[in-house]
Amino acid sequence: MEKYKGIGIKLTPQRLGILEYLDGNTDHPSAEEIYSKIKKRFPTMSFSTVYNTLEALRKKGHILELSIDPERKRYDPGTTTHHHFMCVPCKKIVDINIAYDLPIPDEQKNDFEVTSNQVAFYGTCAECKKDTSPPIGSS
Amino acid sequence: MEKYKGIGIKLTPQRLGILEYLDGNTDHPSAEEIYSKIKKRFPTMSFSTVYNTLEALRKKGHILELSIDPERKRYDPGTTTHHHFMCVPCKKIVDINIAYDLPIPDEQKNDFEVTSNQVAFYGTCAECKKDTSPPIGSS
DNA sequence: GTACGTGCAAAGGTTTTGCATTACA
DNA sequence: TGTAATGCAAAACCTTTGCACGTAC
Repeated sequence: MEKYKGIGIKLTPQRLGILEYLDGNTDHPSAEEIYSKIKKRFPTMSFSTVYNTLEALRKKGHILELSIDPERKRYDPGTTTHHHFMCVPCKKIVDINIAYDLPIPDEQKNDFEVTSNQVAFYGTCAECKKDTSPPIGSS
Repeated sequence: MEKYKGIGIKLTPQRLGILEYLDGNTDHPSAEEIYSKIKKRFPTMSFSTVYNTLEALRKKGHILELSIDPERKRYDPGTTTHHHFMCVPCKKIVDINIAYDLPIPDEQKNDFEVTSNQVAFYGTCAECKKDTSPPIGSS
């Protein structure tokens, strides 16, 4: 794939695998999920390569490291402004494509230089609502 | 302290220590920071007690578990609606006290039941801006 | 008195690191 | 060819868990 030539990192087969997997991916995978997936094509690949590549891509601004899931970091190839909803029971994260106006009142700004923002919505998705068992002891 | 009587958890000296430490605290401490602080008054106290207590308080809705710092969970005794700014270099988190209107467009709602949201701003605080060294190799 | 919290140690899961080898540019 | 990435293992780090003992209610 020549399409990744200009992204500013040294390209290896493993990195191409990761890039192709992430390209257009809206699953917000964890490092473990990326590793498992790519390992099928590169059985000798190690975790260090995954983290190394993700860190390189993050530094170049090609992917976002999400702090939405309290359990682990999740990665997002999305480049345009968007936000996220996370289903707490199944940990699925989906994009919310809307640009919010989020002004910080001057008196609270304290000379902070704000470079980015992320809105995280938490709740329950449609499938998990269906699956919900009645509370234990509700008889 | 009798003021914590009605919060719905069994009160022990260690828990009172944690409650008093968190009460009014705007530092958004990590479990480790809470542990270190309280350990000075209760030298035998263990991490399990800290996590146990934090989890009990979270379940009762008395504290928030923040997913803003990618490195570790941070805890917030704040009860009213507010958001956060995190300084990436020094990892300080400060409250942003404003209520944003964050509607999710119907066509993106997919029957999700949203129960909460958190806005995280990232950037650099005034002190860290001062401390910034010129980029390496800029000579 | 009893259910629940405590403290200790050990385990679990995620992420990072050191280093010899390999490969991109 | 030189710099940087890979792979492996081990370590570091944060968080959770099991269990015997102790304590709030």
